[in-house]
Amino acid sequence: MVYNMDIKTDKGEMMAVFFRRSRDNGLKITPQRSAIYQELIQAKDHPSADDVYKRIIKKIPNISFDTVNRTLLTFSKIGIANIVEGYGQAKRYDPDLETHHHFRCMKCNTIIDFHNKEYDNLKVPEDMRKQFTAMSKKVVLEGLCSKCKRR
Amino acid sequence: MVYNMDIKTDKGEMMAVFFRRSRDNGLKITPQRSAIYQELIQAKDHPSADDVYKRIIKKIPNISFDTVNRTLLTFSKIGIANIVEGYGQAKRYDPDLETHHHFRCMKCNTIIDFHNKEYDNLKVPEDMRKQFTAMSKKVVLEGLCSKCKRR
DNA sequence: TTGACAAATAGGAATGGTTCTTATATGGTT
DNA sequence: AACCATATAAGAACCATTCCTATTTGTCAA
Ligand SMILES: [Mn+2]
Ligand SMILES: [Mn+2]
Ligand SMILES: [Zn+2]
Ligand SMILES: [Zn+2]
Repeated sequence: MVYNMDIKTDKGEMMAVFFRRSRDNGLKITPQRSAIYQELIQAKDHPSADDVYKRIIKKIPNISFDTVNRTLLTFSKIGIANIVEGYGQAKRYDPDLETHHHFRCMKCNTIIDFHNKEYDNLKVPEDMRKQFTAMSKKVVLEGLCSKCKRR
Repeated sequence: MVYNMDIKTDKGEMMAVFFRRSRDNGLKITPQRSAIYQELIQAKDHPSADDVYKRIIKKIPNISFDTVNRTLLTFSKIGIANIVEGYGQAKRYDPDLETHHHFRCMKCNTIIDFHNKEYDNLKVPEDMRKQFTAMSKKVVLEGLCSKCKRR
């Protein structure tokens, strides 16, 4: 009883946050939005919009892909979901093979190189190294560049 | 693909590496390939395939986008260019707002969460903090997951 | 130096993901 | 209950990427 109460409570609280954040941002609570959020919080695989769409269409057969996509973007804008770092844009190529890290502007998509010894020397955690073969290890900072900050 | 360890920053030496690495991998040296590599090493902005195409078409007016795109992918395969971490796939959504980090499988695109105190506590470097507003700071590991490693 | 051939290219079509447009429907408020 | 700003469905448009195929070209061995 107690063991899955925790999970329920957790999800319940997430739903509460969803309702409050939506209200605070003047967003209507629609059956589609609620269903999409529920589907998202029970996913464990960082799903794409299309993944969510394919799952949710079983419950709401006439929902449109556009609604799922738009709603997920809305969730990221009101801070109840994140887009996994870097995804969703065209590939970007880097001829510099030296170890370095990137700052990425969320607004203008500029990618700025920086070097940092502490970051270079990070160890891959033991438990990760056991299971997986990490071929690259990078710190990614995301935010606003100086130009975009000014506005 | 044959890799080796020499990493050069001088443009002339980078070209030499390009020629040798191409030969080592049985790739023909074509005017298109050479021009694309030259264009890439003088770019300072982590260009997309389309960016490179738009620049290079001024020098080789009848080059095709497909050649530019395919060639840049080839460069990343033989280790003379990198694709900036994470780019180039569909957006992936994450309902977990707690601080955590990601391991991404380069083969099957699985994204695996992991937690790590040392990573969480990394400081944004002073010079970065002066110039930019960093809103997120994540460590990204890329490599092969246990499933894909087996093959 | 030349000829054969595997590899690479151009160009266009196909695919996949995302965003836009517009007519209709609806949640939240009065 | 009625209103209206917002949200939705459906499909078109758009953009990045990959695939297809006829033609060309770099490489290498003769
Ligand atoms: Mn870089
Ligand atoms: Mn995650
Ligand atoms: Zn910017
Ligand atoms: Zn994998």
